[in-house]
Amino acid sequence: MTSAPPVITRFAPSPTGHLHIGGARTALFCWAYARRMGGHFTLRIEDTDQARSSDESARGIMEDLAWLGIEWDEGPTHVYNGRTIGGDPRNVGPFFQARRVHLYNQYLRKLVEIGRAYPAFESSEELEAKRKIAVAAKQTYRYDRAAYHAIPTPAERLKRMDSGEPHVLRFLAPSHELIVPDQVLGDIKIPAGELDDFVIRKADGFPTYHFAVVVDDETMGITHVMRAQEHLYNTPRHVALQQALSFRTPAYAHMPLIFNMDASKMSKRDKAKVARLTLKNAIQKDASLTPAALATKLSIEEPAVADFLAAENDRLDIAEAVARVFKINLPEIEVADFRQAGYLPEAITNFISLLGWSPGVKSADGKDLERFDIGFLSQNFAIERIGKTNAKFDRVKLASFDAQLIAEMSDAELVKRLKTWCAEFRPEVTRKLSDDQLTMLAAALKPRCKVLSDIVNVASFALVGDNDYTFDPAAVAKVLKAAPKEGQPSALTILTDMKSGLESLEDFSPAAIDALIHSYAESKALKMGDVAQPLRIAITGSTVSPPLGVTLAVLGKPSTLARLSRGIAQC
RNA sequence: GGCCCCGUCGUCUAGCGGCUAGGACGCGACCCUUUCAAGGUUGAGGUGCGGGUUCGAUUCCCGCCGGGGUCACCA
Repeated sequence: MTSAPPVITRFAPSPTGHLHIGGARTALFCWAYARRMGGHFTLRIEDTDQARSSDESARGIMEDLAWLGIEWDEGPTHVYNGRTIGGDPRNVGPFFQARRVHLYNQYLRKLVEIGRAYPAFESSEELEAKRKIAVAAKQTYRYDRAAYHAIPTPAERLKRMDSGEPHVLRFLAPSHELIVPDQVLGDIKIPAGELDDFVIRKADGFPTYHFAVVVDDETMGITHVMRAQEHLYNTPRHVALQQALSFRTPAYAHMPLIFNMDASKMSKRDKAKVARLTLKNAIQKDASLTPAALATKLSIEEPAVADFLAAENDRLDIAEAVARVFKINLPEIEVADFRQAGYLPEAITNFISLLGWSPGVKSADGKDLERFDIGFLSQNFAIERIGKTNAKFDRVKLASFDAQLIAEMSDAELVKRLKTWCAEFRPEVTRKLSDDQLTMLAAALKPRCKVLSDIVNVASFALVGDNDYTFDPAAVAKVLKAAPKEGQPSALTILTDMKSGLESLEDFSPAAIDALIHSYAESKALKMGDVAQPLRIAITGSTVSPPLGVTLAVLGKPSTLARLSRGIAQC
């Protein structure tokens, strides 16, 4: 019986920080392809860098994946919303590479035995010096294979390895041309001699990425490797290792890269750049902002602040402090950033699906389909439709996807999302606004919010005390204090009339309030704006707010009347 | 610099020898409107350049130009 072997894909992040948005796309495509083909999606944690890896990062990455809805069939277990994701149904774990070192060592030893790997004893400083000389001479540095020739036989190499002397293991690179079969780019030929004898086991005894990946992809039965194009040049190394170890070569698909709109790499350091620029602009405007003064303002040690300004460091905590103090938004780079900024996971997965991939089908209205959910992706994802050209990450378009999702959402669902988001990032909002208030706001919020965090702006009038909101002086001068038009009542009259009208209004609902304002405007032969704007400014201090009925109803009668008094005093 | 990859509106993209080169975001105009939004209608905007192949090139080939990736005891 010949059934096609099951497709097994994997996402293999290194746990050295949060999940990058580009990594999220890689994971999404690997997941979608496995789903589409009825296969397995594996999560493997590549923690062979002892110095930089952390369990906390691994947990964070799993949390971000789960939040996006990208669930792995096998891999480390993670509890999300009370459900456990992961496990080891095929018995191919463990999924942390640090726990697989014994396995790598078996294969490493085999490679030495067959003469394809050898110990090398140069220090990294020695090699670095040689590399510098080569670079200065505009030459490509390649390891000279000295250690290979120094110890001529496998038996002697094994003996030296076991002697306890510090060393690395290098792979004896093949001298023939290598072909990387890639399902996106086609066959890529690497000329003979391009590969040098790269390190496959570090002095600390851990395998390098190249070696661990090859062994794991083989032993975990990975059939399709999808990753970003930055890995393209790694692939010939992996193919060479597979050949030396008599392993299969899985199918490869290298995806185009994602950049910022200005074509720079999307990097965590972008946050520091933005913060630094903000700081510099502030200093230009206000000479009293010395590093010392800034240090106090930011609660950061002065030397670090000075270094930060001089681009000597890119400390994230400083960037975040700047964002807080100067009330700016840092660019979102990692999934956690987008989550904090109030994006919906559905908008993110939809948007990143379109970076380097497109479904290539029309929707019912005859237009190119581009709004779809993760379920659609899992039924339609095809490697053949992965593009070749790099993409720029347009946050404006992402925001529009998010806004549309919010607009289409039911009030109840929006309130639920809002509460979840606020609980995590703006707990004071849920403390100040009741469920009833939030529900009322939800409908008014929908066309006004691009992301959940916009609630803070749209609902800001309700988040301050009745005596704490400030009046926009321009609005007060233009509307409240202005002389009334010929034959029209003054703002003072309108507000006083409205106050008594609202005071006796039994049903303080948005509809009833709107009806009252309408009938008042009609009775005085005023345009709606003539009544609405004075009222809006009196109640919120600003010319901008949700529709008045909602605005007043959310505040409630007592607050509305109290605010009206404050407004009247401004006339 | 060596090796490798890529090149359709500002951006994401559709296109797989013949199309008025389509859609989305953004932008402009108009309509609607109690503010801000949202919504509706509508407009501008693209095949990097030069050679071939072909009756015919966005599409195939070559060169140029431009962009990117990679050259670690990081992944």
